[in-house]
Amino acid sequence: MSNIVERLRNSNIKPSYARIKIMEYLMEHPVHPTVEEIYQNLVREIPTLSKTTVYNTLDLFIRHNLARVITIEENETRYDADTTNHGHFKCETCGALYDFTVDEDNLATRGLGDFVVTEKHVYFKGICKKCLYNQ
Amino acid sequence: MSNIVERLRNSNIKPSYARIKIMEYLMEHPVHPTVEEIYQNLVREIPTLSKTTVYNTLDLFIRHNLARVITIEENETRYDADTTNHGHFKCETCGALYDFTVDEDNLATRGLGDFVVTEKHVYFKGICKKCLYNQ
DNA sequence: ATATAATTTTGTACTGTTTACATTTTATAT
DNA sequence: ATATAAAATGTAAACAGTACAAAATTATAT
Repeated sequence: MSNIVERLRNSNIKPSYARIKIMEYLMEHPVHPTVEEIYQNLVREIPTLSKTTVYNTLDLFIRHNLARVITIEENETRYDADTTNHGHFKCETCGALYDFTVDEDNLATRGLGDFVVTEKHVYFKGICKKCLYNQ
Repeated sequence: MSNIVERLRNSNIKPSYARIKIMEYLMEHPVHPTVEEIYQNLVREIPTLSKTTVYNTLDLFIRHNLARVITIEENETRYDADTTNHGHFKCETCGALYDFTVDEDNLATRGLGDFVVTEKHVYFKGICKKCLYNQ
């Protein structure tokens, strides 16, 4: 809890209750939740919470690099409080999302000569272990 | 034109006029157009075209691996007829999308032991050459 | 402590993309 | 020519996300 307050303060974000709770939820549920998931779970604890606040707060986090958007899903945007380099795997059978380690720094590319790269994203799709064996 | 008919036939897709034209548009405009762009441009030539047909046809292409979805944009889905491995770069200043060559096969990963990977996607964000120099 | 200002949160209405589905049109085969 | 299957169309609806103004909360100054 207090480390979350620290995290927010370090980014010059006033640690309001909603902001703390949303960041806490993101960090404790690293399954890349959607706005809907975050809202439905937190509204139990914060009955006055509005979905707009969740959107606003997540946008705030992203502008301050405390969270990232994951665009692996076509319809719904997902959020991730882990801003270090890592890849995402989506199982097309069960829909689950997994993190994996990827060496993005040594990724060989051609055709980006003078471009400034600020974000690198890697995502795979396929079938996860569970779906391969458990049925 | 006839090579497009071939492409469709090879995937057991009946080459109707709309399908040929949509595939042709995708191949001649490798800027990863949206449904809206494809529709607005083709409806001039095919006045009876409906947006639903564009959606249906693109879904059909994707199911037959003749096109890919690019999920680099948050709001609108983009489509790409080039299904070979390559990365996408989005300029956050001008919004343009660029292709680049990426060695996806030799991408070092950890944590995907027994997973079957069917698709690998790499996309970067940053500032393109034009935006860096031309202003 | 109180008033004032600034910030945060909320709710409603709206926008725009995508889907569902029934109808119409077009192609294919008998 | 007629029946059957496939493709295309149009409308309505679903749904995520945004705009914005009002309300509530928090901070600041007197």
